[in-house]
Amino acid sequence: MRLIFMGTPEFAVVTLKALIEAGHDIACVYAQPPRAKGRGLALTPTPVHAFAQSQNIDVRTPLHLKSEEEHLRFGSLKADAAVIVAYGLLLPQAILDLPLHGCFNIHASLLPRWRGAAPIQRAIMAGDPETGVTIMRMELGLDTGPMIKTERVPITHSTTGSTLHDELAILGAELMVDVLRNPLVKATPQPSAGISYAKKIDKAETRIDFSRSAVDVRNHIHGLSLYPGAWCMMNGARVKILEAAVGHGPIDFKCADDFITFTKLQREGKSVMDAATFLRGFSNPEIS
RNA sequence: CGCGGGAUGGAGCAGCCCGGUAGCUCGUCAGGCUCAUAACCUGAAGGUCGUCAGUUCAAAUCUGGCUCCCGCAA
Repeated sequence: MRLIFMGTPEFAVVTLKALIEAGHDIACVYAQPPRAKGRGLALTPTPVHAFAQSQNIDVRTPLHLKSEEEHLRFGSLKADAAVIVAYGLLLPQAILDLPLHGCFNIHASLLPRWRGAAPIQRAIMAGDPETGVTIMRMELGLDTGPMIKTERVPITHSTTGSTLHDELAILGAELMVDVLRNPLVKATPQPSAGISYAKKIDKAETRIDFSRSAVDVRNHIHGLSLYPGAWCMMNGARVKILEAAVGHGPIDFKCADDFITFTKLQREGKSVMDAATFLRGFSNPEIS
């Protein structure tokens, strides 16, 4: 099929790759415009943008899609369908109506739970026993469209934001490729019960709160790992905690009920280390 | 030119301010001890201190350039 792909981060690149490998014709890729970011505030193209360029696919990076001019440009692509994955821009109805078979979206949760920006992290942070990925037809509302296909995955005590992100990215890509084999497929409206929203991760909530239970603290740490990372202070230095387990260990600290043990950590300016390595150059840490 | 930290045997660090013998914890190798261990003891190997230049009798240490890594902020 002739597709328009819209996405921005690494998560979306996985699907774009899969669509290309499945033999689809990518008429055009939309991604968020490059932003000044990182050290030195260099203007950096987004992952989808960079990848599409490397594949010699046309890339468009409009600031928004509200203008009639953008609608015309979008419509002139005469796409069979559009695939939207973590694009980050609202699509007006005028855009949604243009592709022949409509607009398909991947969302990294079991809808209607965790609609919104950070479904992967929120599912772990909330201690959900499982989450998943949903393919849906897009509607105007925020992740409200009727569902076509769902796949569940368990969340274990070792699941982190990164591992789950990678797992769901692959799974979502597979499901999308599968769904597009029959673009006329029926979709089921989302249930009205069980709706929740995964609001964006705020840096202010990344500091570890040891007054919570050890399990909560671990979920908080794992949900935010690798990025942006939960942190605490140790001997006056800010240290990111990227993996942890409930119980005693070489570097542990008392939470409300039990101890939490840090197993993977990163000091400011340093790289990620396991606990034993970390202790070699940082003894007797006083945690707060 | 957004702010800041860093590069020292295989790993993690100290030494740098106040130039002058390359240090610590661990790993590796060899040997010993032990019923046994992420145990202990003895010994050994392994470094052009990121790189280029400057200052100096002498630079890991002081000065300037460059490369790479990371934290913050956005």
